[in-house]
Amino acid sequence: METSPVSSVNDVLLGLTPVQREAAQQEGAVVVLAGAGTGKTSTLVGGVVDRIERRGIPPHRILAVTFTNKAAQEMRDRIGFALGRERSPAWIGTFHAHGCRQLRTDPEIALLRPGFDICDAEDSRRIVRRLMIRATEDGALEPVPGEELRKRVKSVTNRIAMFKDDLVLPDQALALVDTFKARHGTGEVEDTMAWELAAGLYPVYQAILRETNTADFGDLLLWPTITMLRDEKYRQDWAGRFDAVLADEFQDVNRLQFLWLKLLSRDHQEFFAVGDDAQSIYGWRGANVGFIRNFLQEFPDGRMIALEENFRSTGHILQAANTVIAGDKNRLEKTLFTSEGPGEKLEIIACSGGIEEAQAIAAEMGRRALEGVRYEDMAILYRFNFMSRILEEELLQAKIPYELVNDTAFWQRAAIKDALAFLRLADAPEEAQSNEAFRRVINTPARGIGARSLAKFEAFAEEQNVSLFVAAEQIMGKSSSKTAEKVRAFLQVIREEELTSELSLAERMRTLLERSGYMDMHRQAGEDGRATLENLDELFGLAADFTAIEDLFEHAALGAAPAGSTVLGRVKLMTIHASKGLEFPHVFLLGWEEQLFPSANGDQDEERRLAYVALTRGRRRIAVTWCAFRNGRQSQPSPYLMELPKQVWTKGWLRNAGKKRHYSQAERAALDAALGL
DNA sequence: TTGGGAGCTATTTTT
DNA sequence: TAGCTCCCAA
Repeated sequence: METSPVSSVNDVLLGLTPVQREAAQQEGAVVVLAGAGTGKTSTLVGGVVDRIERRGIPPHRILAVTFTNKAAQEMRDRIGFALGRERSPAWIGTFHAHGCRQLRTDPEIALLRPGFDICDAEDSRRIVRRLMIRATEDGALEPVPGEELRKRVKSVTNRIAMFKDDLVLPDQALALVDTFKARHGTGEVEDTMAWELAAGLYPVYQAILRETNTADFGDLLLWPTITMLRDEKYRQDWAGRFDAVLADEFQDVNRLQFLWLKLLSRDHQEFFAVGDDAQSIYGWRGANVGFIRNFLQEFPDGRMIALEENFRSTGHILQAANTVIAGDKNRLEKTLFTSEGPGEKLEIIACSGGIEEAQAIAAEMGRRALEGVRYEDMAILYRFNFMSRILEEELLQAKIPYELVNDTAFWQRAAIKDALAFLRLADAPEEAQSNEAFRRVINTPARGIGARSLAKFEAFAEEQNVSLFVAAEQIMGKSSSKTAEKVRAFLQVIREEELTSELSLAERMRTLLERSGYMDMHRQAGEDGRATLENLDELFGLAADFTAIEDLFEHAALGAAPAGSTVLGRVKLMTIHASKGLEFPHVFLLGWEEQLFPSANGDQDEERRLAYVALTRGRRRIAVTWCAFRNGRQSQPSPYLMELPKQVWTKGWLRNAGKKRHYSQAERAALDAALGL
């Protein structure tokens, strides 16, 4: 969308319904409770446009915050379309991007130096993992088998992130363990131990980040917020830059994000938030739906405006969604309605087993395609990622083109992180900042360095206070073994590359990967390797946009995946979580069974909201399937299905299901009863 | 001490 | 499918 005619503020605001417009023009603190499909983004964009055009706030004095890059980009595009690029706010971005900007301005508030790196969740886990292994070797922790260790690492890393999201500093965590146990804990022994372990490791973890000049995701907002709380001059410096603050997906903010927003809008109280508490599905990641629900307590002079007119779905779909969400007793009252007709009824299909379920869906998709429905207008949503596997098999079999949405994000792919690690290492081999990169690539491709050799490097590095790279040079320089020879060649490549740093970042990476044998490793790896090489080419292309290495790394940690993968002509497969914010004319929901959905482990209100999100993705037709048997065990339909009013659903298509399997008599009987639902 | 092959098991994941 | 761990040969 280059230079389309710029519309006037009136066009934008007149495109809104009266309620949406009222919300957009509301002054002071306001939260817009925007139900699914009620025009949330239009209202938010309207709010920005109104502030700039009608109220005369300069665009650069508006702060707009989202959770995802995608949402930020959409907002930027739509405001740009309405007002023209040059009159669009400069400060549109994710929480993390804004926090990062603040931290880059004053890195010392987090005890960091300029040019710090940002580590993602995986990097954080690697650090915690190392700490826990070291603690085990020191006898401070009892040894556990690998699988168990993996779980514990994950749980400790999550808990450290939860401390940060609650403004708990490293030296305060131990004293607050009991509070956290009471608030978030399950009461189980393992859980209690995990809190204590996390509180104990948090300061050590943070020390490593500081030593390696690295910030994790939590740090990006923690230190700016803490500093704003402690230092009024600092707060005013930042808050004084904005006359209005706007936040998207407000139901998903955690305490840290909320406080950050509040501190920035304290002076003028011009705070505009949109969100839907009924779509809060990230509680397990620290999101606190309480901030939207108790908005008026936090902003006593504020206003809450509900958008309830849905422009997406048919009447039957909305009725089903309204019924399910009514079971969440804590929600803010709100009922979606539409001026459209009731449309088709939901189809509920009982299947005998998981394979039959996938076959039935694939067959139905094929049938609809023959009726003229485009593949890209159909989507299958499931509760857990592993449920996609069986679907893929059957879709392949039925020759239905499909696309897995959100299968590992681009910047998280191993090869991409490897390539960046080579660059990080070559850029600063003598700095501790490159240690994590060294660990990552020293033995990729395999050159005979295992845990034992690495431990030697680590010990030497610590003793001599040098980087791992320098330690390796020292130790391997003396040996004449075959391994040492290989390693020396590798170290040589890194050093040589350093001398040619006038090359572009992309060329440096390409050279490093080529000379270190990394490219050849993938060239010899067949089909998978080919895909990896394509990814790397894409990376080289993307890197061309950057000249400063830290800008590239920042983009890799915080940036959006390269777009363009949205292929038309394919049905979409994704988790319900990944589907939030999207819509499809034809939606297939599978696995609606007790234990599976709602998940036995999840928060029951949150599972219910997840069901609400799933149902409100559908525009015209929704089919829900469940299995009488899954993995050889008998199962019952999800309670959500049992709650649906009779008039909104019908027993749907069930052809070619179960034809190839044999059942015992007991199974047969259970199945017959189930299929009668 | 490593590397490769076999075998196992899966929450959801905006940054 | 993938991302581990475990185990044994070199």
